Amino acid sequence: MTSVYGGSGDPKRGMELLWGTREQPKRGPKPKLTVPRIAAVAVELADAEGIGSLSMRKVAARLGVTAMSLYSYVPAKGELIDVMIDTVLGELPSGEHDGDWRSRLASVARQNWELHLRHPWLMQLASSRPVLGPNLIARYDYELRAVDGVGLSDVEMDLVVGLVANYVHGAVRGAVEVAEGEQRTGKSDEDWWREHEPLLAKVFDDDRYPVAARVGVAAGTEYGAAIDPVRAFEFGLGRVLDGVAVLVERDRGQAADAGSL
Amino acid sequence: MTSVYGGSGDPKRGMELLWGTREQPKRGPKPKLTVPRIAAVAVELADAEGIGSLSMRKVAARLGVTAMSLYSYVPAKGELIDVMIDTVLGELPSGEHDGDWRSRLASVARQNWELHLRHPWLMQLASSRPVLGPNLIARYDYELRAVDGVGLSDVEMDLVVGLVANYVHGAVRGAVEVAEGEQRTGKSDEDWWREHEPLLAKVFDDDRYPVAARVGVAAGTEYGAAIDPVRAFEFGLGRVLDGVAVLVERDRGQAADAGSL
DNA sequence: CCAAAACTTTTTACGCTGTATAGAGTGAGG
DNA sequence: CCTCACTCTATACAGCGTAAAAAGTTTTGG
Repeated sequence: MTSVYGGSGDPKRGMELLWGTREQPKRGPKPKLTVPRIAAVAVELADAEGIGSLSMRKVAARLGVTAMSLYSYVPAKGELIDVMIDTVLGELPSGEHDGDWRSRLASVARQNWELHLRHPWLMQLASSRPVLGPNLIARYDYELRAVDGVGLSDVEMDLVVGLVANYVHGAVRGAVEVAEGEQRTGKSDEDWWREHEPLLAKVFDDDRYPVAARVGVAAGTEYGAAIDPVRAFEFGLGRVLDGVAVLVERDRGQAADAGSL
Repeated sequence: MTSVYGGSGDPKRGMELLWGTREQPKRGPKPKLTVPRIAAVAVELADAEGIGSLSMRKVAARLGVTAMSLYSYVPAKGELIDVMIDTVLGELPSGEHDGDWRSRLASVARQNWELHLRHPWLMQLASSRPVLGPNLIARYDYELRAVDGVGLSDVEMDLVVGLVANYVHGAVRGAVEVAEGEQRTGKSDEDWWREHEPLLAKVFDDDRYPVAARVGVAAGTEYGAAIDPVRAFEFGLGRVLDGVAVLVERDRGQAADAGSL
C-alpha cells in the first residue's frame, strides 16, 4: 500500500527528520545507522564529487549497507538533501556578535561566502523549497542580531538580512564556477584565459560592441583572468553595505536621533 | 532533480555551435533539423517541466526524431544547454538606453529578473561555466552602457554590472521557490503559511530565538506569507543602487580612485 | 552511370539512476 | 511461545545519457 504523499510530499515527516522529534522504535532490530551519520556521509560525497553524482547507492555503499536500507531512515532522496542542507548550516556561527553593525554584517556575508565555497552543491539547490531546520532558524536569529538595535524596523531588518543573503548567493556563483572549472580541467582560470585569448579577441568585436571590448579587456588585464571572484565579492559587499548605511542613517534621522557614524 | 553538466569536452565545437560558424556539409542527406530549432524546443520543454526532467529523448520525440539523431547536431546534452542559455539571453534588450544611470541600471536588473522568472531553470545552472555566446556578449555590452560615462573607471563599470547581476541572481531565487512551490502543490504561499502557522510558532521559539521570533512574525504578518519576493527584490535593488550612487559621487568628487570598502 | 565517400538517422545496448515491492532477519511485548 | 514492528536485502522497472554499429540518403569523382 503506497502512501499518497510519497516522495517529496509529507512535510510532517520532513520536520521530524530535521528536528529529530521521532520517538525511537521499541521493537525490531537495533538500527545500524542514524540520520545524522547518513547525512554526514552524503555531505562528504557531495563535497568531493558534486551533488550531481550523489546517489543513494553510493551513500549506502560508503556505509556498508544496501541502497534500500536508507529508506527506513529517510523517505526519499529529497528529504536527505534537506537534512544535508541543515547539517552544513550548523557549521556557521550563531552565538554572540562583536563590533558595529557594519562589521557584523560583513562577517555574516563572509561566513556565508565561505560556507558556499566549502559546499558548492548548495548553489545548485537554488530552486528547492526552504528547509526550516533548527540550524537555519538559529542562523536566521544570528543574522538578524547583526542589525538589531540600529534603528531599523523589524521588517527592514528582515529585508536587510535577506538582501545580504541574496547578494552572497549570487556572488558566490562566480567563485564556484572558477573553482570547479579549475578542478575539472586541471588548468587555472588564468591559463584558460591566456589560452583562449585569440578567440576572446574575436568575440569582443570592437566595432559591434565597443564598450564591452574596452571594459572586457581592461577588466581581463586587471584581473589576469576572466573574472576575479574574490575581488568582485568584496567590491559588491562594500556597495551593498553602503546602501544599507544610507537606510540606517535615514531611519536614524527620522527617529530624531542625531547620532554619528 | 538537479542537473550538473560536466565533462563537456571540445570548447571549439561549442563555439561553432554558439556562433553558427560551421560550414554546412556538402554531401549526405539534407538535415531535417537545425540547432536553433532543437534549442527552441528544449527551452519550451524546460520552461514547462523544469530542466530536471528535460531529456534528449523528450526533445527528440517532440521533433519527431530519435534521441540519437540529435547527436549529429550537438555533441552532448551539456552543449545543448549552453545553446539554450544563449538563446534565452537573446530575449533581452540590447539596444539604446533611456534615462539616467540609476534608472538604466534598475531596468537592467528588472529585465534580468523577469528573464529568470520566465525561465526558472536558468537558476539551476549556477555552477556551470559561462557560455560566451553572441547574445551574452551583446547583453554585456548593453549593461555596461548603462553606466558608461558617469565617471566610473572601466574596472569599476565591470564590477558594478557584475554586482547587479549577482544581486538579481540571488534575489530571483526566492521568487522561483514560491512560484514552483505554488505550481507543485497547487496552494498559494499564503495558504501554506496559514496552514503551517502552528508548526512555525513552535519553530520560532521565543526563548531561544527572541529576535527571529519577533522579526519573523512581524515580517510574516506584513507579507501575509513567509516571504514576499517582489518586495524583497525591489527593496534590495534600492539599497544596491544607493550603494552604487555613493561610489559614483565619490568618483565624481575625486578624479580617479579604485579603492573600495 | 556507378561506386565511393560523406553525412544523417535508427537500432541496439550498457551502466547508471530513484524507488516500489516483497521477503528475510531481528528483537521486544503479549 | 508467537506475533508484531521494525530493519535490511534482493529483485525489478522505467528512465537516463550516449557509445557502437548499421541502415538510409545525398553528392562527388572516375
